[in-house]
Formats: sequence, structure tokens, C-alpha cells
Amino acid sequence: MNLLEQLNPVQRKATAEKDGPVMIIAGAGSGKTRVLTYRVAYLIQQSVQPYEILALTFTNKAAKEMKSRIEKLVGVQATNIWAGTFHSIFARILRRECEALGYDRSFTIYDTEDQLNVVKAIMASQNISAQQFNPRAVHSRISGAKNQLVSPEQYDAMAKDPFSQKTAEVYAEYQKKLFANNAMDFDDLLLKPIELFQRGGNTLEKYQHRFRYLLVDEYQDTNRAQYMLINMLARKFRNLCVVGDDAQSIYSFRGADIRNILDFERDYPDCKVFRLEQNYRSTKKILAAADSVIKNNKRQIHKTLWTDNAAGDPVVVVEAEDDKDEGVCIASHIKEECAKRKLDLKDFCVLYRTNAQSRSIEDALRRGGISYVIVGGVEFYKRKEIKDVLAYLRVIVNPKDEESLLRIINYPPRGIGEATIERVRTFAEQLKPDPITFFEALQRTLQILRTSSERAKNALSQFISLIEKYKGLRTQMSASELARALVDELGILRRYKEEATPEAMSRWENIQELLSAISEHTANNPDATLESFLGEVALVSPADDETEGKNSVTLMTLHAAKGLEFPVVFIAGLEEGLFPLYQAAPDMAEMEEERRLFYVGITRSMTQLFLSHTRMRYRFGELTYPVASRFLSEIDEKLLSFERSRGTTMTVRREGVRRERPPRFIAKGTLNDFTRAENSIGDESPAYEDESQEVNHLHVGAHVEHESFGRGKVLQMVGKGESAKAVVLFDSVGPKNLMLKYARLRVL
DNA sequence: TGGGCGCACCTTTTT
DNA sequence: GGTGCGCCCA
Repeated sequence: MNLLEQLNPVQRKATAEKDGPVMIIAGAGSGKTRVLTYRVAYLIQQSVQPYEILALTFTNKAAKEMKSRIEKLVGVQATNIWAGTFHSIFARILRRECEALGYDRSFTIYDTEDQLNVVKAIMASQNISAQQFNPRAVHSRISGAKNQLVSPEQYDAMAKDPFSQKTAEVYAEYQKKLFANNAMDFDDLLLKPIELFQRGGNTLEKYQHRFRYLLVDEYQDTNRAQYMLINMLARKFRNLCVVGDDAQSIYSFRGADIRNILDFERDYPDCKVFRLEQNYRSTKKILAAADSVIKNNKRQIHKTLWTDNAAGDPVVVVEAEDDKDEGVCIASHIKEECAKRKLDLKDFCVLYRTNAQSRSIEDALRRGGISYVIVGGVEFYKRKEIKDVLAYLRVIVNPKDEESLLRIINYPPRGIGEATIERVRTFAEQLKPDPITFFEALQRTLQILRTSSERAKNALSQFISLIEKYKGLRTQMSASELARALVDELGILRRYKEEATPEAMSRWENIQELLSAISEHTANNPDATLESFLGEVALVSPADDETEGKNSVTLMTLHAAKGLEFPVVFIAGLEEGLFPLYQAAPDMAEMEEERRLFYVGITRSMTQLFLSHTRMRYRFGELTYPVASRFLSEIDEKLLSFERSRGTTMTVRREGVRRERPPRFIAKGTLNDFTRAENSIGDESPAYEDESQEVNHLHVGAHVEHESFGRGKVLQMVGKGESAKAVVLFDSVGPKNLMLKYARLRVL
């Protein structure tokens, strides 16, 4: 098969430029992934060994997609290519090499929550007031410093104001703590390899030879550390191909440095630059809209996107009454377009700036009977019950992981309280300067703790033997068997089952799902271990979830949408303050990034684009009256058609009451008064009374309908009178615990 | 020691 | 509107 014949002239040239530095500026929808995959296939065709190729992406999804597309072109050889996210590739390298840096191979990867806990613990131990200095802000500074390759010492030297000085103290301690815990955070996964490569010896050379051909996707989103890594690896053979689009750089909040792409030609004066400017995705009007927006940004690489596609329909701007109405408008447009253009639900996607916005849209879709999937949202592996079980597994694998140890030492409750933990701490302190891990301290405390209660002592010794037991079992059982045995012994599932509340039931299910995930991992990988599972889990993102195959509307944040395309796209919440999002005064650089984000959103769309904003929106629990986004006025008016909803599409009776009163009412009091008054209106309305009567006839097994959750079955009744509750298993959302007083259930 | 309740703060966006 | 944290009581 001649690969090159299937490409347009520029794509072909970019693909066939086998050696030396290459930069491909790939506009939205210009076949970027195609070029990347063909390039890899071409390299292999030109006798480059697959294992000599390293392809770096930002999401697991992108890596997977690339791999499977390459496999289609070159067959099973593709499995030998190293393709993955920066974090997963370098984690893999670190597992092999970290002993040179003093870590064990079983190091734990800390997620954001773990990182924040460490910061909080350090601040507490250093008597830094969490009131005065926000731990989140401290953590974010630390992470920022790490991304910029600023060491604790350097940070300290630059710290002028009190906040920075405190941060410097915490930063230094934080690094020590993580090392002592044999743990790395996300930033370490990039920093430590740099450290490793800079140490001298032949490690760097080894990997330079190993990865003779480097490809980097989304180069515009690389941060300082990633930039360093790429350049270190590429220095020897200079076969570096980066692909990116400065107009789609949307991760500077995470340390991405747009200069990396803008300065590539300076870094590699002999580089070949190719521009992919033909867009194969969108209609002329959509492309023109995107262009009219992005040209308001000052700093960008010049390029002109064009397309042979049809002119297409105008972009529709929808003004909705409020956030609920916005959802309803979206739902009705979806139905309408579905019928008119013979589209499937999977052809639609709804994008928003913040996750919080999904709620009202979900409600509307649910009521409209439109099935949907959310990409992202609450991450499975961040749920409490999952993190609890994972903490056990982590401690079994890496007993130095104090963070996880503290999480489970008294979970499930076994009578080891703060006092006992404090006693162990003091004991460990006494042993200075001979540092021992917290787990070792626990073991030794047993021998010397005479003062503490017999109960605490027993609890401690049981806990320790439990951990020891499973550490021993690791060699005799598969990861999944061990996890099942552990969960069983802990009685977590039983506890949740007995609790029988909807939350507990959902937690129960999640743990089951976790166990299946471990089984699946064990089944899929011949050399699967607990470590390999934990390592993988630490780096998955919710955007990696499989959503394909389901015929549903896709809901996600604009950030999550990068790299995807849909025939019909809705972008919701185009209001000043929300999109562009700002907290304080909007700053120029941030505004340009917001604009690029909007550009990314627009260019996801193939044939139809809807942009919506509202006249009223609930934010932070309060009603606000937003102004339409400046981005809307940046689009050439000739490309737009306007539409206004009067909100009459709303069908629920309670809203009917509210609509008669709104702003006039507010003028008389504060917003809080309004909120309260509004509730009492609802509570006293006859419609509500009627329904609550009906509820009295509820019984277990009854089929009911809820205004937003749809149909369900009553599993359990709890309490009486005012505080009566029902556990209802809904077809759409699963189990829910509802106060009968408020939930207006209709018996079917 | 643990659990329950009420309040404050909140929210970008993600590996 | 939700979650995490701190306080108070059994």
C-alpha cells in the first residue's frame, strides 16, 4: 500500500520528511492525527524499528486512538511503538530507573487530593494558619514552581512577600515528605526523569538511542518540564516532529507555555515547517465564525484556514430565559435537528465552560427523554470509597506511603483515634535523627506503648497484622484475588449493604466496579500486579472513559472536547464572567486563552453550531443577570441568526408560579429574600399540596415518577410524617434517597 | 472515640 | 446546590 497517496500534498510532504526537526502547524480539522499516524506508519515502512519510535500525547485517549489507527496501517508491529501520555511514558521509565534517585520501584503516584492533604499536614505541623494562607493556593504555587523547574531553594530565594515565603517553607518540606513516602506527584513524573537524565552516567544516552524518532502531539500545550524532556531526548538524533496549533493552546493554567511552539524555529533553525491549512471538518460559515473570533488575539502564528466544504447554515445564537430554559432550548433543538436531518443522538454534543453547568442541561435532557453521557464529571477513582480501598492497596505495595496509611488506619473505625496517632508521632520524633517510616513507628510503638489503653494497642496490632498478612499474600494471589479477599475481610461491602441508603448503595456498586476493574486488568495483562494496576489507575482521566457505541448526546467541558468533532455542537453559557470566565478583573493573557478555548469549541462543529446565553442564571446559589459574552459580538453578524426563548417551554407547574413574579419581586428585597420567598411560593402552591397527598399512599414496590429523575421503583420507606423518606431506584439515575416532603413523587 | 449536624466556602479548566 | 470541615454531644 502506498501510504503517501492517501494524503494531500502538504500532508504528504510533512509525512515523508523522515529525518531532522519538523514542525507541523495544524489548524483545526486539518487532518493532524492523520498526518501523525501516517508518519509513524511511513517511518516503519522505511525500516525504522517500531520500538525506536516514541509518540507523546496529552491524553490516554489520544494515545489509544493513535495506536489503533497506526495498527490499521501497519498491523501488529504497532504494538511495539511507545505511544502514551507524557505522564504515563515517564512513569514507565521511572519504574525502571528510579532506584538511581533513591526511590523504590513501587512508588506511589499522588493525585491532587493526596497532594493537597500533604500540604495541609505540613502547614499544620509548621503552625501555618490555613485561614491566613489557603492550602489550595499554596499547593498551586508549588505545582506551578515545579512545572517551571524552580527548585525549593530557588523559590525561597525569590520569595519576597509573606505568602511566598511560607510557600517556600512548605514546598521544601513537601518535597522531603513525598520522597520519604516513596511517592511522586504528577509534576515529579516529569521532573524526576529530568533529574535522572542530568545526573550524568549513560541513562540519557540510553534513552536517546532507544527513541530515535520522537513525535509530540499538541505541542502548544507542553510546559517547561515537558519541553526540557523532549529536547533532552531529541538532542542526539534531532528526529523530532512536533505537531500543534497555537490557536488551540488552552492549558497555560497548568503551566503550558505557548512560547514552546512559537519559538520552535529558533530552537531548531534547520527545522522544516509545514502548515496544514485545509479544513476538512466544518462548513464555510463555521470556519469563518472561528476565524473572526481568533483574529482578536494579538499573538499567533499566521495561518489561513480554508475549506472546500459547503457554506452551510448560519450559526444560531439562542437567548434563553434562565439556565433551566437554556437546557430546555438545547433539548428541543436536538429533537428538531434529529428529525429534520436524520441525525442520531451521538451526532450532538453540548459544551460548557464549567462542570457546574451540566446540571441544568442534564435535567432538561432527562426530562426530554434524550439519553446523554457526560465525559469527565466526578471521577470514579476520586470517589471516597474507591480511594479508601486503593489506599489499602497502596499501603500493601508501598508501606512508606504515610498519606494512604493515615487514611485507612482508622477506616473502617477500629478505635485508633487521633490521640493514638499523635503518640506514635511523638515516638517517631524521639528517634530523630534516625528517621523511620510511620509504619515502622507503628510496629515499634507496640512494644513500648504501656501508657495507652489496651484497646488502642490491640487495635494497632490487629491493623498491622492485617497489612502484613496481605503483603505476604501478594506473592500467592493475583491482584484481583487479593483485592477481593481484602475488601471481604474489611467488611466494607457488608457495611454499605447494611446501611442501605442510596449513597451507600452507590458506594457498594462502585466498589464492585473497582473489583471488576482489577479483574479486568489482571485478565488483560499477563504480568499484571497490584503495582501495575495502581500505576495505571493513578494516570487515567475521566475523559478516557469509553463513550463510543452508545447512541447518546455527549456533554463535556470545552477543555475535554479538544481533538473531537461532532456534526452538531452547542456551546452553552456565553455570558461575561462565565465564558469568558473570570473571577477578578479579566487580564489580557487570560482573555486570549479564553478566546482560544472558544475557538476550540467552535471548530469542533461540522455542520451546525448553536451558541446560547441566558438572561438569568443561578450561580453560587444566587440569581444573577449576566450580560451576553463579548465573544458573541466578535463573530461577524452576517454569519449569525438570532433566536429568543420566552421560557414558555417550561412545563413544570412550580416554575409557572415563579415566572409570574420574577424581577419585580426582587426589586423589593434582596436576592436572599427572593430565594426564600420563592421557596415558600412553591411550598404553598396547591399543585404541591395535591402531590404530597398522593405520596401518602406510597409503599415499597410502588412505581413512581419524579419530575427530573423519571420513573423508578420504591425500594424502601424510612421514617414517618415530616421526615419520611423513600429510597427509590430510578431507571435513569439509579438509587436516590428522597425526602417525601420535597420530592414530588407521582404514583403510577 | 465517633458520629451527626450545621456552616462556610465554593469553582475554572486536567495529567 | 454541594461538599468538606469543625464543633459538639453521646
